[in-house]
Amino acid sequence: MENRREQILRHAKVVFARKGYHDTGVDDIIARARIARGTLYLYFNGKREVFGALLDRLMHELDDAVRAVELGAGKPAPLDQVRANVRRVLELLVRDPTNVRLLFHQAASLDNESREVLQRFYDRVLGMIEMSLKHGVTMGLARPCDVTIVSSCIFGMIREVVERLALHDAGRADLDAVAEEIVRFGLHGILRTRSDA
Amino acid sequence: MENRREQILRHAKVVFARKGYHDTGVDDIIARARIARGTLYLYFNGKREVFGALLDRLMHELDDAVRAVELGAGKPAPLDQVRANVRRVLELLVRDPTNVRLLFHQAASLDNESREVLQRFYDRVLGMIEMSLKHGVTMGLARPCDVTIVSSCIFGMIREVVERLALHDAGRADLDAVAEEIVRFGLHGILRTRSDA
Amino acid sequence: MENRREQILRHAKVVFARKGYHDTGVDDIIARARIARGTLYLYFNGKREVFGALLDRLMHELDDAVRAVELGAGKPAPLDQVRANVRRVLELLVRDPTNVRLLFHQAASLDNESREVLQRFYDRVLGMIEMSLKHGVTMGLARPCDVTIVSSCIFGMIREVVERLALHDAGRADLDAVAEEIVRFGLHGILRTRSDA
Amino acid sequence: MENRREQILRHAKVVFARKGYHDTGVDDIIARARIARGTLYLYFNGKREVFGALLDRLMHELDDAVRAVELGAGKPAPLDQVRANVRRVLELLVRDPTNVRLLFHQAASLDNESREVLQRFYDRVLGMIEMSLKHGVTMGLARPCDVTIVSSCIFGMIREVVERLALHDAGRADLDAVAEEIVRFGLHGILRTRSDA
DNA sequence: CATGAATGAGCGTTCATTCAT
DNA sequence: GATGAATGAACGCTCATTCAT
Repeated sequence: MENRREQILRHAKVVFARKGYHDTGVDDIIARARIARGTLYLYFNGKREVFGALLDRLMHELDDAVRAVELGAGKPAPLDQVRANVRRVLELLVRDPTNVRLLFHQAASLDNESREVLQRFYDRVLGMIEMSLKHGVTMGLARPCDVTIVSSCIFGMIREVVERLALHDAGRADLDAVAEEIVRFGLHGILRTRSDA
Repeated sequence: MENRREQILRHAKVVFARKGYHDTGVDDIIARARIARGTLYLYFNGKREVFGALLDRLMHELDDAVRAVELGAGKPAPLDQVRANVRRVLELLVRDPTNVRLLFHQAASLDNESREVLQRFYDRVLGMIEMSLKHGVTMGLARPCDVTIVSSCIFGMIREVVERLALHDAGRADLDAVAEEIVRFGLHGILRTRSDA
Repeated sequence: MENRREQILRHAKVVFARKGYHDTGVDDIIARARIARGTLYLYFNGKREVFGALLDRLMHELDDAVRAVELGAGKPAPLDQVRANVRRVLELLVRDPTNVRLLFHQAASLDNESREVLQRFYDRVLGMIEMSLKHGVTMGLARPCDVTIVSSCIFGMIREVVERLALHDAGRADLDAVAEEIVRFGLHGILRTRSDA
Repeated sequence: MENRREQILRHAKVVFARKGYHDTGVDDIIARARIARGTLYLYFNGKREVFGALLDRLMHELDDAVRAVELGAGKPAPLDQVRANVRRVLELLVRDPTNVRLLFHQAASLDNESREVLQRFYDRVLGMIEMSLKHGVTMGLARPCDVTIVSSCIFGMIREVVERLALHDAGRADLDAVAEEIVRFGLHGILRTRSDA
């Protein structure tokens, strides 16, 4: 038999993604999970905690997917590391669009405290991007720029692609190609250069 | 005396931005607008419609700010038109962070139907970007690429910068510099080229 | 039209007295008062506050009924003042047995904070009895005794008579005679003396 | 090993006395008794029955403590019997204030049916007092009076003293002195007589 | 137009009790 | 006997909406 807590989370994720945090009643969760009202409260302190647990799990999975770019002799080329990061994030989020719904759409409904947890997570990811970018500039690979703004750009462009893919092409897109396209845009922008000729 | 409807919207915007859609009660709105409970329902069908009207207004303002890039003899250079677009969006959103809160944070709390309205708006903006991009490619200004994905990238990077600026540097940033940085990233990416040297 | 708040209190008093604090649901109160669920919360912060208001009112009525015995030229004889006090308390409580139910039976169900309010009230009444008794001893009217214990005795004997009358002879007893009997017992006890012969 | 049923009762008594009937959960009882949830239901039909059993036991103990005054050649003086009765009741209740809490405070929280059991017990005690008093009057020891009312007075004064002692002087008072004071008040009241001089 | 007292469907949560192991 | 995970009826309370004045 499956772990009860996991069972609840699995079903709750679906209804939260479908109806949103506020429009999802405890009723919806327990009906889908086929458990009694009180059972939910054996494993969670309430509806909010169920949602929080889902978000927590997702943030940990993202944590595993995003890895700081490491420079060094035995390491893969930085660009490949970047592409792999993007690829893993796409995989995690686009392959399961409920993740996107939780992360980008429903999470806004949380109380301030929970929102801060999510904010700190975003900040950490941004921090990683910013650091990598700084390294790139220092090493002469990247052009000098306002790293804060450009980091936001990078974060935002991935986020947006993930969001749209998840909602429109769920599971059908060629993620390698998408990752490549994203990375290329991040590296070269849209301007035609001599090398495109 | 000011239009009643406008008065309500003005106050509602503040409380919605401050407390979020769900945590804002009709109480909060009428208390701030100093009107009676029932009065609100003379001008709106309910709380949701008040929020919807705010979002509507904001979308119209964004519509005015974003203009399709026009190519032609008497027109400004395409790049300048792009920069001006970015500049106007930044102006509208970053100068009044409540707009950002409504658009990006609270809007997520809406029911599915209302969210679709917003989604359609985003789609239209994306469509404009996509069209401009296609033109650019056709004209040989932009490199060939998956315009759908790259449009998302462009949209997302602007969106993210707006969001972070609004929440962190509200009103203090040099918007011209920011717009320039965004456009440069969108055009050239981060990679160092011969021209940066 | 009657004051809404009073209407609620009037009906709530009946159901609280009949079913007790815990066995009375908000349902019972609003059904009897023929008001909507939410209406109750317009006038009270909740079920407990309704009960608290009832108890408060009752304590004020008792406050008015119990008056410190005053000694002095123009005053009635102390004994008559005592008898009048007993008489007024009997009147208030025995004539409306719901008062007794609230005060002696249901009040025990309250949370600690509310119970303390009631306790302080009892303490104050006891204090008045004790003070009067001390005066009596000082003046040579009453015999020397442990005033704390004897005050408790006096308080308890009145309380018990009230309780039993209210529950068994509600409204039918001759309160003057009862008051007289109580006072006589308090003054002389049960022992036969020469004067009884 | 101790009888399971007794073990449960022993622990339940403590928590009932401490937190009151309604604020005590089955959780509190089983946690303190270190038994499983279901075990409690092997020995009792439910929470109420646990409380009922405690009250039952206490009533039996009080039954043993209160003995009808017997008149006759070989018997102790009636007054000594009375004093002994009071003394035993004080001993039982004041020495273990949890008893007082159960009997006078938490018992009020019971549903009407359970309360009647307690009421019948009080009625029986009152009946014993009333009978003794009647004898006393018949024999010319006690003055003629309304025996019903005076019995209530006697019962009430003992009850009140017990209650206050239990809550304020738990275990510290000189019970012989207290019993003596109560009896003296019951016999002579508070009025100064020639014999006090 | 404006009011605000009244409404009641709906919510999240609790906890005494049950029963398969 | 003993366990404790599971149950679900029942609770107090909220708040967007209505309507008589």
